[in-house]
Amino acid sequence: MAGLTAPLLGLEKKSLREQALSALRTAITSGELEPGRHLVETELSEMLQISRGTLREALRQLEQEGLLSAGPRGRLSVRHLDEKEIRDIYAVRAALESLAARTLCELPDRQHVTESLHQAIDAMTAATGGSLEERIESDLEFHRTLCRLTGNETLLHSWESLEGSIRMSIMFAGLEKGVSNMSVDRHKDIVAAIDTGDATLARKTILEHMDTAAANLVA
Amino acid sequence: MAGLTAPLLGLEKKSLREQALSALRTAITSGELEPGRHLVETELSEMLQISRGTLREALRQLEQEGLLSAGPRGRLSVRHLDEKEIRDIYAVRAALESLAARTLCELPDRQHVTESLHQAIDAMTAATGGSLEERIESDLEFHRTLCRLTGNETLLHSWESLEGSIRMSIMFAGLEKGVSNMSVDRHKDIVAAIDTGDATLARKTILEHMDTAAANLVA
DNA sequence: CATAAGTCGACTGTTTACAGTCGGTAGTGG
DNA sequence: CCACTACCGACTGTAAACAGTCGACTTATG
Repeated sequence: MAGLTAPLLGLEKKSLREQALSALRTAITSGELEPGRHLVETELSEMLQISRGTLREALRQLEQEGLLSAGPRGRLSVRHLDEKEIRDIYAVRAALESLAARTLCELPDRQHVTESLHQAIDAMTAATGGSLEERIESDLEFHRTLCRLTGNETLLHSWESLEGSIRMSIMFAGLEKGVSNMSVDRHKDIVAAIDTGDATLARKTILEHMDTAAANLVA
Repeated sequence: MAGLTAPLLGLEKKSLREQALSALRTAITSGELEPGRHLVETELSEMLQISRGTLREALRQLEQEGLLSAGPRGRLSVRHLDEKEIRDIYAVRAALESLAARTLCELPDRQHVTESLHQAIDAMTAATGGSLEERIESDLEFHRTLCRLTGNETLLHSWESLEGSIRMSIMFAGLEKGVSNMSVDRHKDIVAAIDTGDATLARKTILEHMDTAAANLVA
């Protein structure tokens, strides 16, 4: 019965749990599941066509990612962000990405780094004319790449754990405000700063970027 | 009638999942479950006297905390840390805690901060003569307090997500090396730096602390 | 009419049972 | 002695059922 939900794609290696995870993440960060909404396990499991056990594993992960908050009696609801929390999230994000920028400057092989980042910039440029979602996606991909290129798995993992909260922040503030942070030129500045190899400059550039980004969101 | 079975102190009644989580965390960070060890669900569920479903929820969380690594076919094993990973973990930790230090300096009510930190210092001092585990515990509690006092829930959450990896790093390097980082004086320096309100100084002090800590671990 | 006790319903926490898949191993043939 | 095949066992992924608890609603009672 559940075999016909989404099978005919050549790559069916994702577990149902991961599928549910993606589906829920999308539903939450797109606003389909509005903030504050109480989640009922039986309801969701039926909606997603998976068992409660499998669903609960996904919910634990979302809870830890900060997309869900637990109320009394273990009841989960979609997390609600206020302006302070958005600032807090961006403060942590800034700390992580400034570490990334510094690390990249001290890397021996900066050639590959530069190439990958320019590639990410190109993707952002290509998405300029696209939908808001596409632009957000390419922006996040740029910053994720920033963390990935450091080769610090822990850093990447921490950033990805924060990614859901970042998406919620953008969604919460309104996508229009969100995309205002996604100027391609701004990101070129970041790459340029890293290219110089000046860790202090790179860190400063990232921090300013994050600062204005957060300011735009809560404005 | 059954409502008054466990009216203990502030201790909330913990779900089986949380109990299992604590038990597994302890088992891993204590080395009882040696790194690289394959975890068998049926084995663990019987050992912990809980069902596999409940166990799996706990395992997902531990996986996301970085204590477990997933192999092919979803097989979990206790994560193995090499020196680079320890350095990486401490780099992220340093980024988070330096943010904490800076934030604390900019806080309006630093009176309460100072009191709480001195209290944590006292706890460390009291633990000086205790076991290695106790000293590690009080050290981590100090740093956790550092993050908690910022009022930035996201920062605290990120730090706590890293805590398991930190514990593994210490365990991995050997507890003796680990406790060498736990000089009470060093921590007093941190508090003193925060007391001055000089964000730059506080950040610098923390970064140095983390730097030497990481260096000691991989030495 | 207001309040307190009792009942109903819904939800989560937990357990048990089933299906699919992969790796290893024994057994057979060259 | 080696290779190949077919079976066996272990483990994960998944589903369905059971139990306990809390809140809301109803009813009885002063």
